[in-house]
Amino acid sequence: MSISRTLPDGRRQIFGFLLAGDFAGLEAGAVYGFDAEALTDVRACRFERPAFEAFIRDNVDVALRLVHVASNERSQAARHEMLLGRKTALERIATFLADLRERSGERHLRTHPLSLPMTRAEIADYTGLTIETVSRVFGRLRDDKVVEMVGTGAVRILDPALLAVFAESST
Amino acid sequence: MSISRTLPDGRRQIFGFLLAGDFAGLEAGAVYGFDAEALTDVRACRFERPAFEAFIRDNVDVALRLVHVASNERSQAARHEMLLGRKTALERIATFLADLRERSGERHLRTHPLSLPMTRAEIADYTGLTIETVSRVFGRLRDDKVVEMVGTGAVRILDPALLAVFAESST
DNA sequence: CGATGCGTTGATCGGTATCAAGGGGGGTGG
DNA sequence: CCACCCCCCTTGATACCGATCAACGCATCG
Repeated sequence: MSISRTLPDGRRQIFGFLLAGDFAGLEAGAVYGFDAEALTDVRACRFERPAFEAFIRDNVDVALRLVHVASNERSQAARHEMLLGRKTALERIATFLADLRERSGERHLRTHPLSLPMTRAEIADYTGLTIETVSRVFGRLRDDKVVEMVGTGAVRILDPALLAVFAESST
Repeated sequence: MSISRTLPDGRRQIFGFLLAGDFAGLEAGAVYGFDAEALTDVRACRFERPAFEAFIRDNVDVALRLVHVASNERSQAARHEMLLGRKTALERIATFLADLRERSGERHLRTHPLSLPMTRAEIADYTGLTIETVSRVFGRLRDDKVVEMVGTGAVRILDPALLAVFAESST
């Protein structure tokens, strides 16, 4: 699933991609809503707001856990803001791949090859680039033997250490 | 106060500016920390974590309130991600000014003129631009009679409607 | 087999960064 | 009280990264 918002003129920003087990919708109580779109077949578990709130009321631990989840989300958002505001195209794609690999690993999903269920357009809207630039950067990472493309829907990360270097300070 | 992080090579991203009454530090429980810097004289109220957590445990309403605060923060962060990922320099500055004006109004702070306690460098690091570009965009807004500079530390917003238009779709 | 959607690659453009010079205000020391 | 300095800001000239425009390949599907 991707979480996004779109400006009236069509410019879209994707805030993140959810993996299996992720929680979404905390923010739905706020003034502004988000769009969520499935990238793959999805099984979702929905909680009714009033019932959910009542449940929280009776289970303080859950409330604390929610605060903790929200904390992590804010920290994750900050990493994304750093990516969007201060990183080069190469660093953005490298960060995107490194993060996705790490998160997939935590969830015990396959990371070799690493599946990319999103399109180039979605990667572009997540990284604040265009599809052409995304494609060119993938090409460069391929030429540099950092990754190996497996079709367009997956990559084999050949040099995770170099990828991590690219993610924070490119040449 | 500004909330920020800096990359090893010195690139800085500011995530937001706190106004009087704002709450900070929820995110401090996460893996990554943030830097906070005072822009003006500040009076702060500090809560010890364990005591604060115990207090929350005994006051479920506070916990729910915290979840709500976290929600709003996420939504605010999303607006900022949209700004950084998809907006032009003019839109970024216009959005920055419009948002600051709105938030200042909510807190019953003076908005005419609107005080800008942060330096150009801090505005640049918030908007993902350089100080030169920030300065040029202010110049353009001034020439277009959208704002009137009051020294470098304040602006009079002459045309809020036009500013709002610039904030979401510039020419 | 043509149409359609997605991805890649090439050529060129343009917005913002970078490099450079100078102005102004406020604090400090003579 | 004044001269100097330092910091912040502005403005101009130029460079460059990523956007835009364009063409094409390839797979999928009707």
